[in-house]
Amino acid sequence: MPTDTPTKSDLRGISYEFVYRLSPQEETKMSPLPKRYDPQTLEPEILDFWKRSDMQNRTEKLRSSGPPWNFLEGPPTTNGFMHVGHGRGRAMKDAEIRYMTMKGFNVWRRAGWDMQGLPVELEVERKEGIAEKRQIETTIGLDLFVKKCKELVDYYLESWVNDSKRLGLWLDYESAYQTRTDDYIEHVWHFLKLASEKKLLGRGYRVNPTCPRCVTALSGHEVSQGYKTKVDPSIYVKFKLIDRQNEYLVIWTTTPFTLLSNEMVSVHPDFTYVKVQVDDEFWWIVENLVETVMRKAQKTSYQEVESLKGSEMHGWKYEHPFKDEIKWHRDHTEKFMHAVVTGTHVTVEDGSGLVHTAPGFGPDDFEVGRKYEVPVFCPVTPSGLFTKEVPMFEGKFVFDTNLVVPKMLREKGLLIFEETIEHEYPHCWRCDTPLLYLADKTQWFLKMIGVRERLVEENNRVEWTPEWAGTGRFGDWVANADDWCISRSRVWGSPLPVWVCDSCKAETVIGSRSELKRRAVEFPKDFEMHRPWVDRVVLKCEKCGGMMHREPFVTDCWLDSGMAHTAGVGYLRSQELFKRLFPYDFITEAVDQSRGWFYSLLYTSVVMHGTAPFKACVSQGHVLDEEGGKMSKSRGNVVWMKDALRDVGADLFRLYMLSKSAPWSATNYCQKEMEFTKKRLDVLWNVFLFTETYMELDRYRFNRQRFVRNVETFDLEDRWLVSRVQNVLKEFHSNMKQYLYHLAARALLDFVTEDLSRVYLPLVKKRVWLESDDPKKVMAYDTMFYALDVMMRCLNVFTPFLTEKLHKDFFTRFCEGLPESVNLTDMPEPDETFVEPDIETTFEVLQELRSACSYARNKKGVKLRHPVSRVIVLPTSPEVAGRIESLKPLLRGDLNTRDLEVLQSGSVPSFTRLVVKPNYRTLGPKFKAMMTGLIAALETADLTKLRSDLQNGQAVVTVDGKDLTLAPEDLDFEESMPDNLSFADSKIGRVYVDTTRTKELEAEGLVRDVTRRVQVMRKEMDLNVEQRIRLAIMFSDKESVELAQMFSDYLATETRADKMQLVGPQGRPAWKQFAHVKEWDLEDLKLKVGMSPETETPKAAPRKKARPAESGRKRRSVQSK
RNA sequence: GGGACCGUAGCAUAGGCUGGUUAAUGCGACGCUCUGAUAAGGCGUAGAUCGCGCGUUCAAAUCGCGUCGGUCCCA
Repeated sequence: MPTDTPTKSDLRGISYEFVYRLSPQEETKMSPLPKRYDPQTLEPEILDFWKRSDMQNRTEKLRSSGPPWNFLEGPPTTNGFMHVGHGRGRAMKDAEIRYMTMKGFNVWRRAGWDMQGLPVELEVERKEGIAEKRQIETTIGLDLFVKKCKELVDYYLESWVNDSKRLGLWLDYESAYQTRTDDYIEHVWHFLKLASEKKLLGRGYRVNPTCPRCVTALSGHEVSQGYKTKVDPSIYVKFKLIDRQNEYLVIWTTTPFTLLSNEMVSVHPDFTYVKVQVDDEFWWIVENLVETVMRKAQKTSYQEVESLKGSEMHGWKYEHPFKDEIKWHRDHTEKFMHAVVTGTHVTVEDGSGLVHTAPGFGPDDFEVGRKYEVPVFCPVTPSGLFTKEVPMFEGKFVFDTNLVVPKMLREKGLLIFEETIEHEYPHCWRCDTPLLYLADKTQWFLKMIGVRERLVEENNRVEWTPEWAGTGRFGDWVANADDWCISRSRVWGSPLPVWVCDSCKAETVIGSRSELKRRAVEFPKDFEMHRPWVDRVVLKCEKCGGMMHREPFVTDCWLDSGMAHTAGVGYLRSQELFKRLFPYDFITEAVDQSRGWFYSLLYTSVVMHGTAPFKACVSQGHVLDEEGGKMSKSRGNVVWMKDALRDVGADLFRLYMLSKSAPWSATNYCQKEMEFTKKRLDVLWNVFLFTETYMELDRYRFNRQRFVRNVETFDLEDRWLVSRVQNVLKEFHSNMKQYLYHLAARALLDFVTEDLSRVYLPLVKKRVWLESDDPKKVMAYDTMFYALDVMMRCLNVFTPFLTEKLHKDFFTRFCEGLPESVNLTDMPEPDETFVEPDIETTFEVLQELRSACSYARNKKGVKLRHPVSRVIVLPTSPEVAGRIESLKPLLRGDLNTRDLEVLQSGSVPSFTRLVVKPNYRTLGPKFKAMMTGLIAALETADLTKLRSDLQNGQAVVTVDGKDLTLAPEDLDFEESMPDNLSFADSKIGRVYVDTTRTKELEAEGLVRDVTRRVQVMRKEMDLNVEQRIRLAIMFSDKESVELAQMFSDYLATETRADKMQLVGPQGRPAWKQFAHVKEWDLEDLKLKVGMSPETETPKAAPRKKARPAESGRKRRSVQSK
């Protein structure tokens, strides 16, 4: 009798001891793991455990002597709450940190908070009912305003820390750096003084969108909120060319007042411009727009007389239309002043293809002016009033002159055409006033000149993920970046440390508090490094002895966060920490930080320390809403982290976010999809419940040495699983190393749900059901424990709550000497000695065979529960054949077949019959009269040989002594087989299932059907796995009773029935005496089943004593008969 | 206006760098089935003109150009 159960002596004397350690009280406590995976009760429990056991500190302490790995936290702005986009990034940070910690690194993980800036001020203004900035001082005053700002960021800070902790992000919150502290700001000052000494800090022009009513410059974000339709004049104007007879440039504008500071006309270098004769004048217009302009000018007869590329017009000089009225335009003689210049920003969408350019009134224009070194002329106050530089309009509001200017041009004979248009124009989001773009020369800049090359070089040394984020996107931008305007006319920020002398205008940059104190005429007692206190400090001018006052700016808050590499570790107090950490190993933030934090870090660090401050950077994609739309407060589609944590918990959120897509991909947030992630974790949980049930029953203990020593003697499926573990580990580590969290997570989940739950567990079920202390069972437990332990340590980077719970309530129960937390364990590394590629290949064959067999059964409607007499495999190769042979013991049970035949690969099974179908259409013309003989010959021919000959090109058939040559298209072959066979094709070959029914097969099938029903009833009664029962079964026909009797042992064993009564339709069991009675329909058979638990069986008796040691084997013999 | 990335069954993702039978996987739907861990699992069926257009090529989801849509950055 074949058996796959070796005796103990097969195991070379290895002894497997069960360890009895539980007290009688503990024995009754069966399953400490809840029946369902419920993150919402599990996670608070673990949070509490971490807190009580001071676990984060203990993990840090454990690794304190490990090699350093330093993470630099990009400080979130403590303004507003954490949303799921932040949550995704923070989940990545924690995954990385946990991973490196468990790898043994001493991880630097200080938290940080960005606490200053415009958004904070705007929210305080809104809350305090302050309509615009100038009112701050007249209403609550700067002191109180700043106090309110502090209160607001403190409020948000608390929620950020809470949400971060709830998410499981283990940063060092106690020592977090805050950009609003004096210590931090002092680093910003230190840097600015250094930059000033390197000639990188200086004043410059900037064209700001300005609200003339609020008298304030607006940020780009504010501008984009306020686009509205506006009606404006649209005028076409002639500029007379110098040195050309009667030739004019035709330009177009919708803001006539800007003509007063026109300096240049831009043309596109590649466009074609034509000279058009109109009456006795010649007008230059871009080729494509000639017709449009002429139609508007109502010129019907005109002629194109010359054409050339825009680049050829470069340098042509023209006469400014208001030269006589405005002195400025007469005084300057720069090369490109009042000249044609080329620029690629020119379009032919509207206008004339020649663009009026006024550097004082537009960002594009400003750039052009800078490029051609034409000075900025901006004769307008921040309130939008002309200055005395334009005498005729002095004191007039610019928009009011929009109608006057065309009139003057008409008088000069320079106006071609005038109309009005509606277009989108930016307005102040607060007061709806149309904005002005105004050049402002009081701003402060950090310059690119002299550092640009170093920035590019240093950026190239950073390991970017994905690569294009650093090279294409960020690299290109750095290479072309403009000077960085760092001054802001605001209140709540780091004060710009520049003092200017009232009398001699000398400027000085202060680098520290002590320097300030030293030079102060008077230093206030309640000093802090914020406005308004810092504004009150007056210095004495070293040049002339005059009084110096501070420039009233604060700095761009990107400068604050950009200094985190230095200010975040208290560099000025002591450089020791800095030297240990810098440059940092890793940063990660969302992609919008390219121009923000990534840049400000790089710039400040390169200037101050000469190198990039981070070695690796992962640029994250954004989180979008369900439809892929941007999340924004105005749309109301923002998902707040607090809500997500409440609804799904931290683990699901983390795992979903990190496994769904690559870190750099934009990701749609869809709560419904998280149910699928939940399902996978449910499977994982169930694997633990299964394992726990039997390990507990057997009082199993894992022993690592025993496992390692003996694993090579384990069953095929055990060694397969252990081998798979190694490969999954390799995949996991390789992906983590490349920051491919999504692939790392999927590898783990796939292993658990596919390899473990779907393949391995069904294979070992029979073994764990054995009621003896069979070594086979311990092998299975060892294998499961090992695989789960390894996988859960890896999974800890994604779902730290779940894995901690399992560690606490599963692993430590079944293994002595484990540390208290999974976070105190080491990240497992693959062990090559456990890898068995051969077994893995064999298991792929197993999978294929299973699928094919299921399909073949399915086609004939034969349930897997019903045994079949034989399965026959025609393998594709001898190698596959060998593998199937090695699987035979496993497969007979798995496929539920009495016999498994493996045919020789390439052979034609004896039961299949090859049928030949002659193709008369091709054969007829060839052989004509020979046809009858040929057909007869084919009937007796060796069809197998014939077919293989034809596959090789041609075949010969002898008819009446003549050799006839046949071509492949002459014959078709079909295979036929007996009705009792069903087949399916697969990669490993063809699989036949013999569905012939015999009485014995019927009997076994019937008993298994009955068993199944009884098991359902046991479950309905919620009986313990071990519980013995009393059973009565009535069949609706006599034959079924007889059949069932054939396998009554099996039925009794499987259902744990001590007393069993099988009766026919005439039987009258005492149904009332059974606790649970139920009738069943089995196709054409009816069943009535009654059962009761056996009360007298001692409940907690050791399992192996309660049952004869042979019972398990007995059942197995049923299957292999 | 400029630049970067993305667009593949109802949904979510692979594949794309390096062009090559029938475009893969999971979820969902449907039919059958298994189960004393299972709100799980197995087998099968249906479901995709790979956003659209043009080009290169014997051959395009893949390469190029254009276009539409989404997202981000810059202006």
